Amino acid sequence: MTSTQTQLARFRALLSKEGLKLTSQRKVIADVFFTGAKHQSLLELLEQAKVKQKSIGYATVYRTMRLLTEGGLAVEHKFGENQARYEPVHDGEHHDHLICLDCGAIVEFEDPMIEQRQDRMAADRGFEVVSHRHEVYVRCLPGQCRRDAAAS
Amino acid sequence: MTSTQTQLARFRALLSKEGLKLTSQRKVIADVFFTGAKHQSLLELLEQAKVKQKSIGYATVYRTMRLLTEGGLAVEHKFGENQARYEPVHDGEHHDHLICLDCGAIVEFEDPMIEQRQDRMAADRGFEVVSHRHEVYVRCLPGQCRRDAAAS
DNA sequence: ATCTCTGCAAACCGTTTGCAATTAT
DNA sequence: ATAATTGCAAACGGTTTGCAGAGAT
Repeated sequence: MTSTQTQLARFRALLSKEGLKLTSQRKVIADVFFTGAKHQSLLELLEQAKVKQKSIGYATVYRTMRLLTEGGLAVEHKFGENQARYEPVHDGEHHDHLICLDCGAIVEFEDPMIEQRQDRMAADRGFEVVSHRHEVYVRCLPGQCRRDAAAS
Repeated sequence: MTSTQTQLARFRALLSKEGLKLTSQRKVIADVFFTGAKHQSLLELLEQAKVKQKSIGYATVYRTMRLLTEGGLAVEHKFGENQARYEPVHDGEHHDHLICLDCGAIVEFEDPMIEQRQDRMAADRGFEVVSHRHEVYVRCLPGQCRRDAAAS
């Protein structure tokens, strides 16, 4: 909750810095986004937003998520689908994902060693890293399925 | 050329195994795909195929690339675009990519250490790795741009 | 002869945008 | 008051498919 309040405050700051307005729709969408499940699609976010304010339209969710993404409060993923999913960002924090093809679980991971080797790889070839995308598609090991635990 | 002939032969085998036919269009498309630049889009492949046989349609390229992909002779990538790009596969060989945001170069890399850490990461969490996607977006270091070297 | 393949044009699906009415500042 | 915002519906862009005629075996 506290973290969510911080995110809300950041959104507010972002908006006023750009001369934009904090509408009831944006409040609802941000709330749904920051307090709800991670990695939701626009349609899922819309559905939940509509529970709180049923007049909200898809385009508003779309535009609000774009604001959040451009403002660095959300990241957009496309996990092998043709559909975007959004995840709250805390600081400049970055992590990658294991995506289970059996149960749909999405588990975060971070490995400094991997990032370090990436940097080296790039430098050796005359590049510097701007960003990366690392998705590992997995299957549950026998007897270890965490079905229904799609939370990160 | 030799490698290309091998690929052609594999395609042939793939087709006859499924009771499918080797048409002139499929021959042209496979040729363009295996001998041309890597990481081409359907439109680019179509354009080149049309040079050799101008009646070829987009849908045929699309369907042929699907055959090749499903048969394991091609892999499909989406490097941050909304458009698929295709790359010839040699054996079960796998590699990942550095994509330059400045000059468009796509450079392959492979790092057993990274793969190993991925496997460990997954195993520790009760999963086994099925596949992965690792794309590193980079920028040319000052004075080291290989513009026009988008190969490989 | 039979069953696959092709090219066209239309359907699809998620995303993106133009616009007239509405709302926050 | 004024400029931003909303919801709708239509446009987009790449992908996917139905179908009648052409082609490979």
